Amino acid sequence: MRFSRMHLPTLKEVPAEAEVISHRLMLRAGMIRRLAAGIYSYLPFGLLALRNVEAIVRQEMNRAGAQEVLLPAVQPAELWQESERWDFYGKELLRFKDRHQRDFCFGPTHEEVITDLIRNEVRSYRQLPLNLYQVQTKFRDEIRPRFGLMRGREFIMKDGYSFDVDDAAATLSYKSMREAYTRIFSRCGLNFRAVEADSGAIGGNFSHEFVVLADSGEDAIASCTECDYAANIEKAQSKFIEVSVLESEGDSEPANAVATPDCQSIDEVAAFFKVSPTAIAKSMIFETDLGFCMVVVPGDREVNEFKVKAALGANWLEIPTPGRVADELGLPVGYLGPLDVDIPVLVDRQVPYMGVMICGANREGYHLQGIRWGRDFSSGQIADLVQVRAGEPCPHCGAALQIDRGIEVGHIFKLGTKYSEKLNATFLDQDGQEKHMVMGCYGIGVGRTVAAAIEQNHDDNGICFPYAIAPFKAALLNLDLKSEEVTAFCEKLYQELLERGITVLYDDRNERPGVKFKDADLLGIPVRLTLGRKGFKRGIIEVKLRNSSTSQEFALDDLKPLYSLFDKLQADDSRI
RNA sequence: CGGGAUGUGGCUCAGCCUGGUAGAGCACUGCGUUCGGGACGCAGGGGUCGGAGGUUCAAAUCCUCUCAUCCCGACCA
Repeated sequence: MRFSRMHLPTLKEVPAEAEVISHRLMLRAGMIRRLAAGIYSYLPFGLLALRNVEAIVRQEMNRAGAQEVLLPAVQPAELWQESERWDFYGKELLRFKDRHQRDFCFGPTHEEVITDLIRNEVRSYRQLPLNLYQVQTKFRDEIRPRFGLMRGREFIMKDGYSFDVDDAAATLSYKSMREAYTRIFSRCGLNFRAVEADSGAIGGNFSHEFVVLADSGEDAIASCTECDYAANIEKAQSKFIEVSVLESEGDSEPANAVATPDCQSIDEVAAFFKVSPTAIAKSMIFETDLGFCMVVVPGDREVNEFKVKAALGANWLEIPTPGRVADELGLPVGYLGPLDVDIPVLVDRQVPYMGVMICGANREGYHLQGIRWGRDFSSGQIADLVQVRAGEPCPHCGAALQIDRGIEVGHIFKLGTKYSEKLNATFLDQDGQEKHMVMGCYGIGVGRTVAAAIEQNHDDNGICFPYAIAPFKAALLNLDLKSEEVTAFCEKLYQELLERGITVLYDDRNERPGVKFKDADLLGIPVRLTLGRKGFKRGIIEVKLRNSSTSQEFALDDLKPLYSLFDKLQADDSRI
């Protein structure tokens, strides 16, 4: 492509709307433009990167035996009502009516549609397994879209669905997708982790997220520094180490209420009693579909709401406002404690080992001192309810856990029979028995993968595209357009590179050299070829890799070494 | 939905407090010079100051409402 003819509007200044690096660079590099909050157009340069990721995704999905389909983006409400997600999915589902006042939605995901398709086609175990995928535009009406392509409302997703005869077979499908995803993200040049994750609204019973490590990521993951354990912070556990409790301490002192005016937070209470937060039992009220409950954890720990939800078996969970807690339960937030409450109490597994502790008195302005587990309170379910911290022991091997931030680019789920039961997708097995298909679903945020790649591969001057997804593999900078011999050579080289299948952005613009260098860096094209009058006279062309600080010179009369450089880059890239 | 902020040529912003002829830089058009890290000179074109209403002799500026966007939180493949 000739730069002079390409619609590639690079920006010197960062548009005010962009905060995170990938968003800024994608705007500056002329890859995307915003239409509305969370809704973006892809410009030619951005689309080339997107297509490159898609190509890798297709290759690896096909290699894993999946077949591409294209399902409708607009879906009838009936299907969603049948799966009972029409109500459950909430406001994120973009709903609308057609001219006949029939309800439709713009698909945020396609479990319903694919299951409907398959239940009408597949009757026999002989037709299974099946794995179908598509690359398509999704719409989720996110509460807060942000960070450009990172969390858009309209976005391009690869979603795939597998159908198997039983759980063992479904596990094989899942494993094969896990391998395919590992290959995909490796080929995209990303530093990522596959981590255990919560299944969320999709449902099902087992899932892994593929998280690209980046400080700007919205997700936190815990991973072991020794073994291969890694989990989303929502799901992450640590090995529990029992500590001995000093039995004598505090036994003689019965619990007593102390006036603690204006001490509502753990820090304030700790300061008041001149103790560590670890000596305070932190009590919080949660409201779920099963009713209210109280959760008690050590004062220095954060409650992990996903663990609370799992421990209760609840579908949803939220923290009620202090006003609501007062109205419904008559309890004063800030002075809560587990003694004498008439709602279920969940106790973190560490609480019984806290020894003598302080907790709220359930009375405005008072805390209780000298509280002991087993003596003053003991009711309640005991579970692991807190968020893991860096340095805690790995649940598998006991080595230290580390916490990293990252961007979720892919998520795979074992769905089991959740959707096949709801939508009655069955087949006859070998014995003539009717059975529900066992499903899995597998998503990749394609645009988000591009953004994550930029987030992970950039410097002060701009993007440093991994070779595999670079919109152009080479940038050819003609610094002396007016020199006929330089231009003639550039034209020849440009054509030769194209003939060799190397995509080139030929900068033939009537611009000063500085502009061309700046743009080449900003655009992050892996190989930069620079030819000017001086170099031409010396018979050399300058070759610089975007991710290297040094350049090398190649003889103009023998370009074989240059072509082998591209061969090598290409080979490294497809080595996975 | 709660909290914070911002809307002024294509982009980045000043002007607003203290009402009185809409500005700068970049970008764009033409001419000339320049030409290996975002050049310079001269001459140009381009703005319902997000929208509506109000106050006023007079509103980008003050008031009310509204829309949009961004950030934090809650939420979420």
